[in-house]
Amino acid sequence: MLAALNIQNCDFSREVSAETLSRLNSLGTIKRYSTGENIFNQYDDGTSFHILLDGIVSITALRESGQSTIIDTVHKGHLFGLNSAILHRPYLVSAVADTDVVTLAIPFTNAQQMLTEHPELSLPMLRELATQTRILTNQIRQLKLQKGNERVAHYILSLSPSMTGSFVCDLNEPRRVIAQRLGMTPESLSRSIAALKAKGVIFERTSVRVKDAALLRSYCGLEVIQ
Amino acid sequence: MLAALNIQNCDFSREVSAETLSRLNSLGTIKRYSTGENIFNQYDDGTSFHILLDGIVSITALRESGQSTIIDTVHKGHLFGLNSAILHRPYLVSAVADTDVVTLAIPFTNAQQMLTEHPELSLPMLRELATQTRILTNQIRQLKLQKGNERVAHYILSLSPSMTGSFVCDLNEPRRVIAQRLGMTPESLSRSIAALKAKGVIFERTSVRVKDAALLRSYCGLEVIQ
DNA sequence: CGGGTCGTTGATACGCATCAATACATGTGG
DNA sequence: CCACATGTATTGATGCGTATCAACGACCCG
Repeated sequence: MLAALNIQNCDFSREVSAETLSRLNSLGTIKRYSTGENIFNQYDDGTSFHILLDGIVSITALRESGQSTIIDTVHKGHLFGLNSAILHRPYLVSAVADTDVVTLAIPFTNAQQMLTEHPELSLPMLRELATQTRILTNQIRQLKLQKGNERVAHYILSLSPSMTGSFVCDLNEPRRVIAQRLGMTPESLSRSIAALKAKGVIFERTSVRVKDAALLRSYCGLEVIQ
Repeated sequence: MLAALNIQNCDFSREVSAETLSRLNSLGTIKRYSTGENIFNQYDDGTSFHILLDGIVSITALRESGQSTIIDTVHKGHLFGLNSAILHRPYLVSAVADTDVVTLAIPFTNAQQMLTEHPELSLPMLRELATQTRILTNQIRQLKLQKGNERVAHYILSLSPSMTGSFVCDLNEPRRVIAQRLGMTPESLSRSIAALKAKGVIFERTSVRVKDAALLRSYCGLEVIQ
């Protein structure tokens, strides 16, 4: 039980010394959320960021009409809510617990003074933000330069370990979630799936089978980069 | 002339000591580009980031077919290419000089050792990245949750100093550029402009006149936040 | 003044959302 | 274990939103 709460289990903190970690731990508060619960809401004042100790969190944006979209999914060991906390601005997005979740919530004012005391902390934080920036940039590229079918192809390729030949990989998210991530309706995703059969992409219940990754890469019109 | 090259003119470095600044200066190289020139290209290896000392830079993404889109515009005093440099990954985007441009290009490996020597530097860098993250997140929200007309309305509101009543503000970018930023064609932008007349938005040559900002805010369906 | 770019407007076609109906899977209680 | 209810994925019919192609007007610059 305590093991789950130990922030040394995190990607983020792997490069940080044990001493700094325990200090960081003392600056924050352990929080628990159950599936479906909101961790913070769009437009709330952003004072704290979170280190995700356990579970999965969806970062979503909502329209006033109620329509929602998934911006990102955060996995164990990563940070979220960081940009708002650093700039002391309202959150642009909501964070929702996809599973039961444990986080360490740290007010950025506390972390700030730590940065001068423990400079080793700054690099991991920069890396986290840099990674987020890349994920978001990639998504904008896709939304602006690709059609729905191409985004689906791109998404499948991004799941694949290899970039050539054939491969099979698991779809760990339900179709509804994939559609929201890709900025389309579930119905459109279904049709894209049907259309991609012609390109040698076979969807099964919880996995995809791709005959020729190179063919798919050339189809989707945009390099697949991490 | 030398004044233009002095990085103390930068937003970024306003909060950094003179000593650190000159050190930073010595770690990098002053580079000059003329209008239209590429500063770096999508998929190039990202080793350096740039501090923009003078001019304006467009961050763009290209499809293999040649179609391009504008992801962001960088102004004097801000950083770009940071995420790739931090992670030693290929650039996801191209940087193009919109005007004649002067930058200080700094290999991140150099900056990295500086971060431990001069911890005061980490906070401004985190702020830069946090700001970028917000800009990108905002853009994704808009692309996924708003129609073209609404994005145009949102864009105009983001230019305005006040959030209520009427206002006039300058359009410093040509329409073609605005369209690319908003993820639409110039033709569609034209039609949106025409449609927004009904909402009390009057476009002139290089400015917009809005009768009722509150009305426009409720129209665009998404809060306008920095 | 004439050639070029830029912005607008119109006609058309395509992509995608929407609404509706059906099939399928999962889970629940009789 | 089956019957039924619930949620999830597919398929079809239709309409809206936006790209595309083409023509035209307005401005800028040589």
